[in-house]
Amino acid sequence: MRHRLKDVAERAGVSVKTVSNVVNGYLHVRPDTRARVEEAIAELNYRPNLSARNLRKGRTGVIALAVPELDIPYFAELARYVVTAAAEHGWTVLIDQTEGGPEQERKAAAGIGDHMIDGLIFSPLALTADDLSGLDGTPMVLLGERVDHGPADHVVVDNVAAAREITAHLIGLGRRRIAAIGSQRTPEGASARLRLAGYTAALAEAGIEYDEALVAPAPAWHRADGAAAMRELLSSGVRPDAVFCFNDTLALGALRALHEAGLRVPEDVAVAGFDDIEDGRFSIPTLTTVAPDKERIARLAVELLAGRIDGDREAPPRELAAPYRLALRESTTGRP
Amino acid sequence: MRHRLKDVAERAGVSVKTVSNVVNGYLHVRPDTRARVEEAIAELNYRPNLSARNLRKGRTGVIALAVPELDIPYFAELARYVVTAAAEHGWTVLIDQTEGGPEQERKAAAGIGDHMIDGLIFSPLALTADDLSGLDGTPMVLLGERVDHGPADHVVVDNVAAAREITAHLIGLGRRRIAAIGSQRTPEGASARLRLAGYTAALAEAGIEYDEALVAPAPAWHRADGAAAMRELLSSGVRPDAVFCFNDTLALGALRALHEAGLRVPEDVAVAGFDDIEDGRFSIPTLTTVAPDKERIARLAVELLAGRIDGDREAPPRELAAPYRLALRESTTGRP
DNA sequence: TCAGGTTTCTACAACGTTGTAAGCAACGTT
DNA sequence: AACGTTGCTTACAACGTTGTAGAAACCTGA
Repeated sequence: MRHRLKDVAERAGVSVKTVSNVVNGYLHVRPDTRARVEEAIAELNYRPNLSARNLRKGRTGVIALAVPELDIPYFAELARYVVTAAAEHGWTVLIDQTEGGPEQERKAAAGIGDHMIDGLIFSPLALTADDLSGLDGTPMVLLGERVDHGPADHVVVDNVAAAREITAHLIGLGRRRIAAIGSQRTPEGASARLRLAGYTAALAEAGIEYDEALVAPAPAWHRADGAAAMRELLSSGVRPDAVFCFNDTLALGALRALHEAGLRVPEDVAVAGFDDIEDGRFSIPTLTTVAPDKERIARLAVELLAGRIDGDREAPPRELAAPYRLALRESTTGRP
Repeated sequence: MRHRLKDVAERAGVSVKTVSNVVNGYLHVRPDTRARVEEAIAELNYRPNLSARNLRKGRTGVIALAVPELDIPYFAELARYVVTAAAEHGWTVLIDQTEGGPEQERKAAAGIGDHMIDGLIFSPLALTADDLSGLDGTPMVLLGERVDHGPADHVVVDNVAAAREITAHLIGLGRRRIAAIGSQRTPEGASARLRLAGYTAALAEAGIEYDEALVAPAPAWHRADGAAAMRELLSSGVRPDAVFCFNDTLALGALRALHEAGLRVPEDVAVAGFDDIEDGRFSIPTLTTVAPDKERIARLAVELLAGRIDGDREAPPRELAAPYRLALRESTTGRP
């Protein structure tokens, strides 16, 4: 019960192409012909076959967004903004979960179903520049960390500066034994490295000695990892008076562990995160964090991609920076 | 720089169809021919054009998942399970945000890009059975609420029974002034109606009189709405000793409002939610909730859809129930 | 040796759409 | 009356793939 242009054409007594013209809003169609065609379309409940249209046009109207995990609130929030921004360009977004694994990411970068998408917005964890070269095909925009000298467009947030600022905020509160949670030595840990660099820079500026015992690794950046790392820190006896967690879910886990240990936040230990996810605005206490402008990130990414898709594919890669700000809340200031 | 079967065929000195046969793993290809073709494929970095394949086969290998909002953790977690289950069937999942609006939902139900997807898993808020009739095209599976006598397959969770059980749990703790947060009068409020029905049923069973002043509406089911509703309840002077929130984000908002009001959970007010999102396992206090088996829901939905796509499209609609359990945590029991 | 199969490969025709080029009116201009 | 212009419509040929049908080569066993 699926109809084609041909069926509509026969019913309306015109050529297939005329129906196509009506469907595509072509100007020079006589009003009465148009009416007849539209009637036939309605009667048959005709809808164009997108596969055929795509084949003919070489465009699918679909872009992909590849993120490590959808149930990490940061990526879910980002996804929402990307969907909105893409809709304004008439694109549908195919969301792809890479699970952060190098193999999965490579597959995503290679193009999902390849000809299935017009472009790709990609938030990589494990990939390096090498993995990305040799992708002749689909236009791509990278989010987040800079893959050095990568061949693709980028939307970056200055992780080092942001981490430095929020650490400086903790120092400004008079804290001196500031722990960090979330360090990673794996190649996936690009964000971790940058945020750690910001943290150490802030310490150095304030003349506070870097103490490795205060830096806790976290294999992933989930709540459970944050809680575990915090418990580890507490039981190791290093007695921090503040913690900078490399993302908000880690921080929420840390809050939980501190609560269980009977410590007060921020009186005993101040806690800061990174990402500004919605949970942090309602947690107890509310969470001080770095708030990257997610909407801006999404919008810039979509625009860069649009530029590639419609424009010059050989132009040198562009890099746009998205702003961030500090959101100071109860977990450091004690005030909402 | 994009190659077609024809290019590979020329390079390997065989026909186009032979290359196609190699690509599709057709059996009867001589090993040396196969090798030659594979070499050519590798040299040219050939990848099939999916639009063309889809056109020819009438299948796209893509199913859509339409949910109200991706940044509601419940849906994000569900999406993840759906993606996993679909991958086992070789499908890619296109995630569509309907924003819960009737118009958007109708559009989603009508099929995203129509021929673009083989099937649709749909978690409707606003749609009724009427909106769904007249969809001859794409196979569809509905999640959650029963759209009465709807024409499509369903995966349901017994909302009434679950709500009754968790309310009974609160009653079992000795609470008598049990508030409910999340009621809705709009047509979108199907879940709300069912959960409210479970709540009142439990009260009736225990011989507790239903008090309308204890039932707080919530326009949406976000944290902010839960917090607002809780503040409203507290300031209205009804003095509840327990609250059943119709989902977890509402409950997290309520926890926040109770905290701000200086009330202890669960000593002064016990709090229960619905959905078992990850946040609730780390919140302070951790959240008692109804835990629907999301993985099961996703798996059943994908299987129902597979049945429609590969099998009999005219078979009568099926309805499968997914189990749930109560997750009792600090917010009612005081113990983790 | 040959009939009858099996294996291996190919030509052709779709799938449903749109760009191109061209045809045919009807019109205004010279 | 001849001409170009404009508006409307159409036939045809792609887009890149795969199913069908069949040809050619190769086996097998009598």
